[in-house]
Amino acid sequence: MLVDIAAKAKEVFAANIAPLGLPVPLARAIVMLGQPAPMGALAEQLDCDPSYITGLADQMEQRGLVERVTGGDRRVKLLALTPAGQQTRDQIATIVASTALVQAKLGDSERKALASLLEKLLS
Amino acid sequence: MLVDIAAKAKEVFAANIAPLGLPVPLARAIVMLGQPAPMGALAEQLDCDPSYITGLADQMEQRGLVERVTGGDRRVKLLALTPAGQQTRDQIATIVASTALVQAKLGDSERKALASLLEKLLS
DNA sequence: TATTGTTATACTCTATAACTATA
DNA sequence: TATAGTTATAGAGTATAACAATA
Repeated sequence: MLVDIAAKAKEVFAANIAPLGLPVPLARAIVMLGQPAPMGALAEQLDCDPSYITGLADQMEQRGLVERVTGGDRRVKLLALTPAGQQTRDQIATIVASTALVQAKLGDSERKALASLLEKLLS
Repeated sequence: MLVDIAAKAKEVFAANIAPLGLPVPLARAIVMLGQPAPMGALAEQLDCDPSYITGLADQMEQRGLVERVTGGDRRVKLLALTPAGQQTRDQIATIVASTALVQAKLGDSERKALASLLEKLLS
């Protein structure tokens, strides 16, 4: 059931952000980039290989949503949202808040109960 | 969180059935085949395209786990577990019962609460 | 003509290994 | 020598479109 629901949640998410013309993995990355972050850190957050981030970053950059900025350690590249990227991130947040499966099907107290169960599962 | 957990659950599942040498999609299909079922019905249960079932069925057949049997309507092919397939299905059930993430992390009443919330999400 | 399954093909997501630049 | 990111490539999982056999 968990797997089914996650698949459905993903599907709902994909359908709702479709108007933005953004593949799901890119949207997930953008959501993570509330603050500029090294590519390696993003790989950890998304639990994927660093090499995969390179591709995501390329696509986001092409779309003008992020920039690679170099800081003190010149090996490290921070991914920072551009204004367009920020705007996209806000749009995603708005869409999710209003259409997510969990919001649609569950009441407030149920959501809290679910959240605490899920936290326990992740611990 | 739901997506993260489903990913982790899948990972745990894959790791635990690894000794059977069975790819996850095949294991999922076998679990569904408690009773012989038309390929189209299986596609619906797994929420995937019928053409994909052909491939799964081929692999399961090669491994000697299912047979394609023809019934009244000769367009329809039922997938039926062989004795080896039945045995594999039992093994999967045993493994899941003893090692699944949900079993490991949650108590009995918590599982029930989670189940009812998930059902609501699927409705 | 509509339905079931098959074939051939292609796409998305993601990892592995070898590499470059910097530390 | 170790670390951050990149490149090229490969693999799993899955869909689409055109097709054959049967109804």
